[in-house]
Amino acid sequence: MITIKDIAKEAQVSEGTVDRVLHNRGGVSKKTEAKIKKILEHHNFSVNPVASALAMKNKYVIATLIPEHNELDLFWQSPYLGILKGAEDVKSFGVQVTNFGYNQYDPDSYLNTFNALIETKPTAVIMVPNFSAETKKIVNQLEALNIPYLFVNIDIDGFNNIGFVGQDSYNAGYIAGKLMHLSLPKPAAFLIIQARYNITKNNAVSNRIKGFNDYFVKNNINSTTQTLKIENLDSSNETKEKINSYLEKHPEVKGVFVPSSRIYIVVDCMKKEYLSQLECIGFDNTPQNIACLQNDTVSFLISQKPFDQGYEAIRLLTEYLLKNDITNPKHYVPIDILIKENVKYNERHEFNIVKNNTKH
Amino acid sequence: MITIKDIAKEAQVSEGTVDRVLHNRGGVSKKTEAKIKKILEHHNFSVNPVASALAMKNKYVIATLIPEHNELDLFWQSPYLGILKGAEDVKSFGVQVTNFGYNQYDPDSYLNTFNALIETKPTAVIMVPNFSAETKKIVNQLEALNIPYLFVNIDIDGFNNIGFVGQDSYNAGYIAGKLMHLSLPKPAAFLIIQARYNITKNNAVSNRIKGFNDYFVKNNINSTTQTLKIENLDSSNETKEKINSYLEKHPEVKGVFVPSSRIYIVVDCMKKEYLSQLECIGFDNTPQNIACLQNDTVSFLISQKPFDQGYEAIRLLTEYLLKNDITNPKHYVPIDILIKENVKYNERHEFNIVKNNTKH
DNA sequence: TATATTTGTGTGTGCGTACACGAAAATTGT
DNA sequence: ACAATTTTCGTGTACGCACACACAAATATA
Repeated sequence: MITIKDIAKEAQVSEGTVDRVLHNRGGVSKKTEAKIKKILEHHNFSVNPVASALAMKNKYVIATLIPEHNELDLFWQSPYLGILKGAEDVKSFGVQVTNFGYNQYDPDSYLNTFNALIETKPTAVIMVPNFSAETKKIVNQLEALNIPYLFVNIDIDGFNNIGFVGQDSYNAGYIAGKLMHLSLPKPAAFLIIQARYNITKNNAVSNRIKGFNDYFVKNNINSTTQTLKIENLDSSNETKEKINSYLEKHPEVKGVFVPSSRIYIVVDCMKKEYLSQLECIGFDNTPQNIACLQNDTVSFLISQKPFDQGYEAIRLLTEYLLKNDITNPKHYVPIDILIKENVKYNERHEFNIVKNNTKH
Repeated sequence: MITIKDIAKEAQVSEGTVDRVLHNRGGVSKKTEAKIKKILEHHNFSVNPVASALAMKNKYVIATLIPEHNELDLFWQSPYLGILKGAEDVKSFGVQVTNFGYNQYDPDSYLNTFNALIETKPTAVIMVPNFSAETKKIVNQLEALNIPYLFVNIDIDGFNNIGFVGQDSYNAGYIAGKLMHLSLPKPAAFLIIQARYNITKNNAVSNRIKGFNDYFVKNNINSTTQTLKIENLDSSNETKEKINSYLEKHPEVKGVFVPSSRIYIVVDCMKKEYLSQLECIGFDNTPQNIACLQNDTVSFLISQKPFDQGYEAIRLLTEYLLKNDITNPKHYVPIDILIKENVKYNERHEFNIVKNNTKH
């Protein structure tokens, strides 16, 4: 492996001078710069990232701003774990990660948490831009401070974010439509059950719904979709009542699509008699949802690889910090189709981290 | 971040002594060893892999022994690219990778290539164990030389391999059966078209077939499967004749399952009239197969994530070399269900590497 | 000639590794 | 019992490679 020392020798300059050229730090005459660059090119030189990382020790701090998770909403645990794993991996490259969690239903929490975050003066930020107005405020501050930021999970336009890591929600919904049709080829009505009303305009949930509907429209399929909006999608009697009475009134409904990670709640609310007759499709590989796959109450889950989203966000941003350049700013995670039989092979990483953390 | 120096100071010994304890290099009294270990434990210390790699510089050589790829058999290109990408990633950790390709249909080529490989005195070997008898010979040599080896893609028992990276073929076949049944719920006959006769007993292909058949048996489904074996599964007139005449004789066949990456050839061989009426399911996301998904001649592909297999093999073996320990010896890759709509989000990594390689 | 500017050099630092060597303890011989 | 020798145990330090700062030399400007 060729080193800076080699290059310096060949160019008959000192190592320091080569380093200056490599990092455009100035103070080098055009002539020597050209000479050195030519030699670098010729040897196809690239710095040894390991030595580089060692020398730069502890230069960067990435702060993350993502929704917090709890027992009811386990989804956000996965990105968090992915972030932890990523943090572990980049730690020795001089990148530190600190995490800030906000209440995903509360814009104030979002802003307040950000204020705490910005106090710590991070080098870069990874965030889930949940509310557009507040996001605008946040982004303004970041840009004033010249702090690069990366969006995760929710893709909204009109910002100068470094990149995006997440799923193409529209296509994911489209695929859900296809799977629904595949399971129920005969004309039928499908019910979309939607939790809380959209918070961001360009929300993942609404894009999934659009994709789902579009599948039937674009393929001229004689099935229809209807939507049921429920304010608090929990296992309360109120929700049960709403869902079951709706199903009773609409016997034409043969399939249920829940464009969020809450399908397990819907399934839990439905009366047995409906459950056994309906095809259910939902999103996200949370433990509760996986249990529904296992006991055959849900036929398909679409995974948006939440763990990978967290992990890749760290990886991508670290790449940006180290190389000052990003190869592929939009990182779309795969749209995984999960069924009972393949779910156990999916995202195994999640389980390793726990072990690694407690281990010496 | 806590360093060896810190530990040494706390234990009132020198750094060298701590290092000896860390690597069990002996020459340390039980008492001091215990003291140091306790402190290590207490601080949850782990060596900085970056500094470690820098200090060890160029200690390891991984040799890979995998089937070579060509235009007709593009499948093996992906693991190869995954290996290249992995090699790039671990290069700066002092791990070098050299690749050896053999003709997957020729046991002699397998052995001869191995002989060339072993001449280079590698530290460890990644191999695709294609022929059992020859594999036994190879493994004997490796074990005599105390060279650790990792199996990729084909999992055979009875060897002391460090681990395995690949897919659970049986379950993948089982899932293929489920998808077939989902597409054609009514009782029907399904044709399995098999290329060259099994080379290894515990072949991936035969496990997939077993899984496919078992799906129908275990779920008491009134469909049947039949098998057509073709010696050379290429686009020759001979193959076309065989396939089409078989389909003519067996109009009850409604679906075709090809448990290898050659479904595109089968599709190419079939007459239009059959093609439009048949449900086709195959394996592997090769460019040709993906084209078949796109033009709707194939409804499902199951990907065994070949790129990831190569990449993970390098990662896993590097972990073993650096830590002398492996967290999870059996690394099963996900069983990805590919359809027209989600194929483009799958395994994007493959495209990046090309750019990275030519880049300075 | 004095002063500012450009261009280049030398070196300590980050952290772990492993070797050469020194000190202390244990064993042997007489 | 005491010196001589071996064994055990531990220290000190020169690498590996890139980075960046303090400083020096060379050149340009006043």
